[in-house]
Amino acid sequence: MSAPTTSNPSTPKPASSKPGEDALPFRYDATLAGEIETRWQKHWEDRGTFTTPNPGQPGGGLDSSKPKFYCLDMFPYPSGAGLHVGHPEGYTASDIVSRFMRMKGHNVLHPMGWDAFGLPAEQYAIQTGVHPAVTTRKAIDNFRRQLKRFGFSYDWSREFGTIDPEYYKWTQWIFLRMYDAWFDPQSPNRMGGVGGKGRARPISELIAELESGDLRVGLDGGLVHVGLAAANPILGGEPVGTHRWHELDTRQRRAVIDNQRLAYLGETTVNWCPALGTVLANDEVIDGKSERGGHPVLRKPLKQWMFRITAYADRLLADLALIDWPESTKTMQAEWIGKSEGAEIDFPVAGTNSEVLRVFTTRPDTIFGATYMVVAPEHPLVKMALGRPGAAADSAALRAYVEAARNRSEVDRMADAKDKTGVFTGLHCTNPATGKPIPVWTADYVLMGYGTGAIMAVPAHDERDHAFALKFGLPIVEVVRPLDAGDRPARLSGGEPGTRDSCFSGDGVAVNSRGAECSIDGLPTPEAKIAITAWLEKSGRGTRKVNFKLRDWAFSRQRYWGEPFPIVYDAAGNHYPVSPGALPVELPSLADYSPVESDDPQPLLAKADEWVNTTAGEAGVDPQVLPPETPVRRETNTMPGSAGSSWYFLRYCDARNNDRFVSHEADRYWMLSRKKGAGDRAIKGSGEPWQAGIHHTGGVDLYIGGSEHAVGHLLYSRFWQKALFDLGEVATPEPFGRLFHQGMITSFAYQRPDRSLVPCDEVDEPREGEYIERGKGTKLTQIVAKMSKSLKNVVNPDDIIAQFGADTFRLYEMYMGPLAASKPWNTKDAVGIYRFLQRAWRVAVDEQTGELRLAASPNPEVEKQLHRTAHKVEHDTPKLAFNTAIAAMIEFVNTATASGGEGGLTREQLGMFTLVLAPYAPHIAEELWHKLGNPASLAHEPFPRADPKMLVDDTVELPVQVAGKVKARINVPTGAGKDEIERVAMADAGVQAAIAGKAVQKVVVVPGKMVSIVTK
RNA sequence: GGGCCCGUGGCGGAACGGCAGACGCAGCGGACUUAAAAUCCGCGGCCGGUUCAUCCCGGCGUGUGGGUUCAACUCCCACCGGGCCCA
Repeated sequence: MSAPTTSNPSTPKPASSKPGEDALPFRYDATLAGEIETRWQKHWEDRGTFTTPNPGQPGGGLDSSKPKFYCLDMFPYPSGAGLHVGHPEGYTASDIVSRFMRMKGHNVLHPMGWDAFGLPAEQYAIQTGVHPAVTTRKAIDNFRRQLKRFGFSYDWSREFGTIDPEYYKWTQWIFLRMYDAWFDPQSPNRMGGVGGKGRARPISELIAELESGDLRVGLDGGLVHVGLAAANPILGGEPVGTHRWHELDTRQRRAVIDNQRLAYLGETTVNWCPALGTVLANDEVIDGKSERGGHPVLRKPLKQWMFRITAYADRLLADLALIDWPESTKTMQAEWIGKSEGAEIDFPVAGTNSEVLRVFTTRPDTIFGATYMVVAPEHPLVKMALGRPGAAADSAALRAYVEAARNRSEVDRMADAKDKTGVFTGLHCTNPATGKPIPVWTADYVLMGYGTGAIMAVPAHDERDHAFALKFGLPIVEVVRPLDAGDRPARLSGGEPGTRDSCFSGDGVAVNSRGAECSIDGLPTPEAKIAITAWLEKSGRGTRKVNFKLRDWAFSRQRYWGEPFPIVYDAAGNHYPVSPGALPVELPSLADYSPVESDDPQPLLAKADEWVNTTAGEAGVDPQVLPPETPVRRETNTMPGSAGSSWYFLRYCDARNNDRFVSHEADRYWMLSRKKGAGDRAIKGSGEPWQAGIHHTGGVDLYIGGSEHAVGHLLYSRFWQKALFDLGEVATPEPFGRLFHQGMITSFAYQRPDRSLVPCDEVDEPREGEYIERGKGTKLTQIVAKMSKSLKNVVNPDDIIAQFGADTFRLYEMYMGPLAASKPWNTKDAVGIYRFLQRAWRVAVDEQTGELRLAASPNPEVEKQLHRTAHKVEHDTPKLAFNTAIAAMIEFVNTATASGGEGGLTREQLGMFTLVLAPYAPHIAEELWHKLGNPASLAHEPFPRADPKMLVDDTVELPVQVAGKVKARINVPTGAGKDEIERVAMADAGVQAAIAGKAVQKVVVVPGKMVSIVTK
């Protein structure tokens, strides 16, 4: 264990380590740090220091008297480029907390694995023919190697990747569970209170209810609850126009059931790029062309697997109140769910028997101002209009408009909202409130996917309707008057004299709202809404309706590198599940991965002919469901990346289980915890079921990851968790109890005066703080930007570790600032931490001999600060306030260094400090702990308790303010009362001088803080 | 356009009603050294006064302008600038 005399050329050394330093063979430099670190990493791995047993595991090992702590990092996608410095930020934070909680006596679950299906490996396969699994395994190996070099205390025995068949077997199993479930909006769930109604139930129970007659089938194929229909006075106690289950044939029954599944086959519109042979995401399409290559993109309808996440909209919204997440993220989810309350209203279509145009509006109170209707170009009414053009309609223009709108994405259509386009359909509706006919237009700013795909336009009180009415000369009628407007009618534009440019969309008082059947004139907006909705419901023209912006989750991808669906189709196109016992359905190999050019969307897997065309028996379909010899076609879509990442946190609890996706016992132990004050802290793997009020809603105790997953991953995981909870598969209704987003690690970049950016390696710094472009002499401004290849400001963690060691890296990244803040990486700042660790080492170890150097007796000043440091670190660590905890440790080492002599610390003091430092810089801490003569790792040593007596001084210095300015400082005994403090303050010479000649009006004494003297 | 978050030395940041700038980087001075590196000690918001220098004294300072308070970086209102999300 001596420093090499020549430096390894492949290992950059810090400027401090130059040849000739072998005079100090035990100096803490990058080489020694690296040696210590890799040695301890091997020690932990060999001894299984961080392998955490499960309750009831053969061989035991889990001390079930301890409370549990589940500390999770967001699932990384192992890219070929390896880690960048952003990854270890969150991982270091979670590692510090994990190590800390272990020392605080918890059983800690701290796992790591790989979100490994995805496009990059597939793209690489298309170019090179290398199987994506090969590329992905290589990337995983590299990621694992890099992560291990940081000394993170993961339980690697629980590692898995989403691409492992043993894992995706269960991803497919969960899909089947959802396929075999429906959402019963009437059934109470286990939450109680708000969101206490509605839950997933097995399809078998749906069939039972249909057979019993409790549920019937409505005209639209939906379910009608007999009990509820009876309560509806309009229907008069007998559900009208419904079918009983036994009246339906097999085909109809299948349609009813398939229409209720949580995982169902639905038709959605996709961006199909024929030239690339692939479906593109919305952000990959720019102006109707593919982002890559600029090929034309068509909007095509496609049958895809969908998840009925919308059924859970209310619960996903309500339960946000029960979890400890950043408010900003909760807000984003709430907005994404987008609950709005209003009414659905039927407008009779003129010239038809009973056709109605159904609209959703949040402002039913403005119905008297609805002067025209707008439907989405895809709306069925448009098709009808094209079938029988009215006198006023130009059907050629209508046809052209619909055709043009079809190939525009929703994003485009919403973005162009300012420049309104539209065409009159030739149809009219009757406004049910006024009884007057109003024209029906079509415009692409109305989306088929939202509400009913149709709106009643109220141009006086909606900005977009107003703009549309102005452009096309449609009438504008004021029906809501602002409260401060008095009796004056608003001056409205659209042909009226006294044009004004804006409309009023706020709450006010209803005006001009008097009809034959109903009048709401004079009612304030909230009451007007209630009154008009009551009238609509009573007259059968509409219903109160809650609408959500949230869409069902499209789950099919036309790619190769994803989980295959456990689904086959018969010749008639009916779908059947592969039986759970036949899972996993493994991905077949392809001869080549290049997509087929085609005008019709065609998943890549369709190329695997032999795999696709098989028999029910071969595919593993239950013979009771389909005879084994039946020819079937496998589903050729694959699951999206979000499939594997929506439940991985459950698998970690029991990663090697071959019988279940997670055992009930392991799930209950790691995911279920009692609230404070609800009895026993420890859950001993008992059969205790989750109960609102007693248990925490969420399972993972601390989840750290970036805010970019605020809606996607975090919402999908919550949905799966809730569905599995309803079905009795998991113990908790929420997956993540406490969530924390680390900030982004940015980097400095350099900008020309015209704001264009210059790569970092083309910048010179002739003087401190002055930057010029090399060769050109252009003056540059230093800015902070995301790390990116093009700016050449990417920092590779491997390089930093080679230069300083992993402990320095960990500490520096935590010391940069608050974990939640984004902050710029600055390698030259890292030497501060490097020097701190060197001082800490030097205060304890003789750099010449490697022996401990210890003080014989404690220095009182050092002893006091040691306890204060332990106290500070103990309190800052759970708050993730690592930067201040580290600052306290630096201060302590500085004090110990300054106390000088032969070793600044006694054996006991060094032991205590070593344990305080351990969660942050575990390698150097283990080495010191070992040198102190401890045979075992410190990973499970108790975290030091600060002596409370050491945290208070005998006397405190208090500032004394006169007229708001500090004029003196006084020393008083720590426990001194207000009177005593005031006496001492007033007796102080400096205070007397400051108040001389002034009248003292008031003296404010805050014991322990300060004294404030108010003068006149 | 709406919502949320953030503006503190040359830089990263600390304090979050109670002595603004902890700690670190960069900088300056000193010790050690033939010298340098490393290390150790000290200085360190800005302006001014005083002094060989230290000490000391005065004024101004947390994006801008108001307000609440004995006391505001911290709480409230408006504005300016930056970021994120939704339109």
